[in-house]
Amino acid sequence: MLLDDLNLQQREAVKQIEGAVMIIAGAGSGKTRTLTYKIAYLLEQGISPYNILALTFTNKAAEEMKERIIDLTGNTAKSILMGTFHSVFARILRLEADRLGYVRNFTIYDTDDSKSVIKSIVKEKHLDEKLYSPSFILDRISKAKNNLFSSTDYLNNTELLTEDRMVKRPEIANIYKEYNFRLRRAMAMDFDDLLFNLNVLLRDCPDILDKYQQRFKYIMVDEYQDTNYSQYLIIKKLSSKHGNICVVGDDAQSIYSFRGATIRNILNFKKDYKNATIYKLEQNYRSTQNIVNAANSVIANNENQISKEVWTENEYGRKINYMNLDSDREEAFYICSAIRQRIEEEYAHYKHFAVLYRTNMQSRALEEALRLRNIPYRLYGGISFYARKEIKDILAYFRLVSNNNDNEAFLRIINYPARGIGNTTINRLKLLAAEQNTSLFNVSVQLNTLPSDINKATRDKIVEFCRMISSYSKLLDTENALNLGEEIIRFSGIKIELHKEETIEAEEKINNIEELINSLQSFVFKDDDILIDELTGEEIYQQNRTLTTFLSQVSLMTDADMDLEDNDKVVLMTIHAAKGLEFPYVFIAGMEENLFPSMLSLTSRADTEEERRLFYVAITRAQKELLITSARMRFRYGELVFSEHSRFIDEIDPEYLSQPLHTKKAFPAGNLNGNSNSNTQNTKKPILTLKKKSVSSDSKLELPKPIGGVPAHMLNKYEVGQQVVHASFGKGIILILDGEGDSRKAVVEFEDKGKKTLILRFAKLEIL
DNA sequence: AGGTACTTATAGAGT
DNA sequence: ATAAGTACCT
Repeated sequence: MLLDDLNLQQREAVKQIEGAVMIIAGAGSGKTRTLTYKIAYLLEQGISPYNILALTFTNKAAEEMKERIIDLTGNTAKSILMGTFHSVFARILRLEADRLGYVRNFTIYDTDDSKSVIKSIVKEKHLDEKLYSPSFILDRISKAKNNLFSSTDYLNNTELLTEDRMVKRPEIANIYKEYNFRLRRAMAMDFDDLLFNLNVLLRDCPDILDKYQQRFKYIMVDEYQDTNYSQYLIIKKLSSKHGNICVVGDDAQSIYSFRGATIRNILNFKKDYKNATIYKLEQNYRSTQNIVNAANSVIANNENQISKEVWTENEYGRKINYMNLDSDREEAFYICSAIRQRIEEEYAHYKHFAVLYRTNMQSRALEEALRLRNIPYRLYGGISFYARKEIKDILAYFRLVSNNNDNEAFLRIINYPARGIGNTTINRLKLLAAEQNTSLFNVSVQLNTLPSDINKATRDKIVEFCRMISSYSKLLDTENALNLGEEIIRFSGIKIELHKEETIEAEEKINNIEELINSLQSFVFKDDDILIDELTGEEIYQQNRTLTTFLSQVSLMTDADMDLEDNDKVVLMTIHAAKGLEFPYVFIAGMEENLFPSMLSLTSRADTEEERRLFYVAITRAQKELLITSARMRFRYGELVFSEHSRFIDEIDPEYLSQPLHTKKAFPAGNLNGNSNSNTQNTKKPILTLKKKSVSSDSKLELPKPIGGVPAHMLNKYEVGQQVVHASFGKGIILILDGEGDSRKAVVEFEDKGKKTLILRFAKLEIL
């Protein structure tokens, strides 16, 4: 019996399937479990999977939840429409695109595309490029869209206009208008448009609203605390017919207000939905009592919250270990030692550890230390796979084939690899496109019939390029994503171009492209079963495995959707990325004022509260043990910055800390409890000098030799083709050698682990 | 048109 | 520290 697996509160929340329900779920209280069982329960009650819509925060969460539901109730669950707001709504928008004057193949612009559009608008309007920085403008436009202000609304809104004038950027409204115009001309939507345009669709097309209201009799929303107004309104409209809506969230874990999420959605739920029932899940199954209590003591400092008491029956557990170290390097080494010690003494595995931090840039020092200590790790965030240049290049080819009007894709690849179409030509094309009010591709195909200053030879090259792209476009609906994709990659010549470089980096890029081909393959061939389109209910086989669908999926993919793999590796990620995850051992690094809480958050009470919630999220990721570190000085943008420890440390009730605060002296790195000796190198050593310019060869000599490091002159003994042995990767053959001195690298093909790029100084390769 | 050398902006979380 | 943009040379 399904309900037997749940506690009392969870069961009550699951059983109430009619009406509006809000589940306030404390950290670790089995939120996902409750949601999963609720959907399974709906199916068990005979409700059709077609009538269920479930919106989650990541695609991966949706996938996992679906799998679990299939386990519980069988294959019918496959037809439940489940995914992130953006991916589900993108699918609906594609189906109904014509009603909005879009084509089905519209492109989804990522942040880079958006910024580049803004940049060219600012340039053409001859505005001050420093004042009108793309990120500032985009942020402003994004906030407007998330609150459903169209560019016309914006232009008529005195409040917004005044705000812009106050910050000396009165032209934002006009940029917004032009930006939207250009996106539409390119048949593109940005992330916010996916939500905005669905609102427009539901507002202007009563038949469509009715259709989806009929269809979605039961709506579930996960992570409700992180929804914005635009999302809120969609849910509200869709649910207003049947009124069966269930939202799950935790106001204490709301951490996305910077991208428009508003905690009001949770706080006002009762007002918005009459007769709403609210359930609270307060028993934590994840963490020790000490961790739960410490987290409670921190979040108590926030004024705005729904009262709840998270408690646990788990063991009391260890106190939180807080360590203030001299530098970011020492912090990283301390973390490494602590990991090593726990692995040796407590039989922990690498994958049981997560190192969390506030900003992506902090990963660098940590990575370096982990590599030096031969601790395997996996980095999340930063440059994700799909954001890599070579991948974006290939995807731009796909995009242009899929949507000829995609100007950003056109600009990216028209002369990459170089085919003799330079800046002058591109500017002339832009001019023509503006005159004809159409896309760059459209003027390019008919270039020979238009008057232009472009010479014949160049014209021919452009026309030929477009002819090829067009010929691929014709195959979009008939060829699957893999066949077409591989063909386009061959046509692009990017792999040949990279091959010519003959560097390790280029080889790596080629590998990444192969990886992309793999993902095309698994996209096309995944799941041998009959596939059911959750949206239309159609049974489909290979039909929808097109390149366009692949692109849509890829552009909405995030790091959180990548598999954590079964690999035994320490995980490095930002706290934002750690939302919803849990680890036996958690480190929170960089607990310093102006870093966490971030300097930018200290101006308003609301922002500081959000930072505190972020800290709360970080603490509550830990199951067994929590370790917090800070550094007195660290490098930020190439300069040395000194900091005090974070105010949030002082907010933890000292009762839950293993040692009194204000430890002025740094402890040796291996010293976990402040009282034992250690054999690790971490005696006083010179920190890099203050002046950034002075990090010359002299001061480099001052640095301690890395453990396992080999003097540079010893690195010349390696040769391509040699058999070598690596401590953790085993046997392999050297394929490529590159670089000089300390940065000399080798690409080695290992028997079991495949190709790896190794820094020879650290890798300790033995020649066989 | 394409490549290299120098300058400058940018470092807050991410769909 | 680094990526991206610009100026200048071939």
